[in-house]
Amino acid sequence: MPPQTADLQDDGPIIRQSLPAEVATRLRDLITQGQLAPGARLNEVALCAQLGVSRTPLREAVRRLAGEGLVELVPARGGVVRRLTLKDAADSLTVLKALETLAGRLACAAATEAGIADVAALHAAMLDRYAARDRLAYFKLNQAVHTAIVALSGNETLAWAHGAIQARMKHLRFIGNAGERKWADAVAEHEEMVRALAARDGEALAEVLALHLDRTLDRVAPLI
Amino acid sequence: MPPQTADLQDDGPIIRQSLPAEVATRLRDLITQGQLAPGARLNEVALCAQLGVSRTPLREAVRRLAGEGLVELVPARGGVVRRLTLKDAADSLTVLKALETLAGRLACAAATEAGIADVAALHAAMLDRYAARDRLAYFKLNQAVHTAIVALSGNETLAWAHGAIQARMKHLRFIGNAGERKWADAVAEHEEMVRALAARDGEALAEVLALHLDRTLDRVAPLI
DNA sequence: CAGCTTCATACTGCATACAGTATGGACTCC
DNA sequence: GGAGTCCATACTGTATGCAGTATGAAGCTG
Repeated sequence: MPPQTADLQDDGPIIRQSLPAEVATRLRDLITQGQLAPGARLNEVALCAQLGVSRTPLREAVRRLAGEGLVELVPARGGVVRRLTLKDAADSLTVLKALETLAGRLACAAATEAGIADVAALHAAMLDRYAARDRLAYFKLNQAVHTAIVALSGNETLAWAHGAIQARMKHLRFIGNAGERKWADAVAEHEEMVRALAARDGEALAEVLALHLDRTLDRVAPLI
Repeated sequence: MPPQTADLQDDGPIIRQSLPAEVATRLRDLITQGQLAPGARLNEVALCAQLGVSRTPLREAVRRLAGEGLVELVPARGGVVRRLTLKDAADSLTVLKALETLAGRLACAAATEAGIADVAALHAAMLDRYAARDRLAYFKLNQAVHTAIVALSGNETLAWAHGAIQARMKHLRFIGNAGERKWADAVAEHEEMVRALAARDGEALAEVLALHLDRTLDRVAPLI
């Protein structure tokens, strides 16, 4: 009989997080990986059958994505996967640049050594998956590095805004890993990022983050 | 979430926007104006009766506010109005500073003369309400000036992020207008902002915006 | 009297039925 | 033959019923 005070670790056994949140995560994955293409309508009953839930939690998940800007709600037509224009991508990357450079400066000042080590570990894992040309794993670790750096800033509002905008770009970045040369460039930029962070050189980190995001626009622009 | 422009005109012609959106707006007002105090639970049936809608659209509105960070969703307890800590306010203002300074620089470069004139008109109206010590109207026009400057940047993602974070601070700012001296300072800073914008001096605008937001933290900090 | 257990209540979360509306096709008229 | 109109269909938006759970009070025990 296990003691019923599971407060600390939450090894996530029995406690299921809210169903709509789970559905929203699965929908996000479907969008970033392209099973739900930009412009596609989200047919509620079809998705209900596919995901094995009822309409109410599914609708709530769709509204959540709408709040994040991933889907658009058309009256009497429901949700459609938002189609990013080139301007949308440029706008989002402009904002991401402002947010990440701020986060980089804050992180260099506020991060713990353990936190920096965690980022370095994520980066190392990413390099490993790059060497193996494991695109999906590389992609996820890449995103994780950016998210971790922002988290190190200790600013929750910053993390929130960054996460929401990053989610909008995920699909583009997911399909944008093609091109050996561009890929190598991106990896090199990440290398610089981690080095600057380890040295706690906020200005250098901000600079390379800005460069990285500017180049990201070049990398994804041909895809639109 | 569409950036909230429906404060001045928009007398709601024939086309009624979606019911949940309308309910969400009314809930936002209840929160910013304090009828729903921080920490208060959102009783669904009670609010349904008060607003004259059924549970489904009300629930959707509550989830929308949760997505914006105004309320927190506790499992099996529903929505509670989020209580801002001092750190939350400082974090949000830090991000707002990054966003608004960016917007200021972009606006000076991209705005049309008509757009700048619109901001000046809003500012003039605000001065008028300040002279009359009409706090509610002053407050709304103050927010409108900030929103309008951000809109002039032409960056929709920027406007989205700014609007969401600004909404979180609305209640604090609403109750934070007390103090004749602080109020006069804020008005003077706005004066500088509009002057810099009219001169299309992006650096000066960014600088005064940063100062304004730093001082906003000082102004609202005693309220937490 | 204090603390624990038990039970009634009320509220949230989910499922489903119903109504309103946009869409696509077929038929008719020019 | 082409265009306009009418209608059937399917899907969204809303309302409501039902089940699970947290909460608070009352009763019981040490």
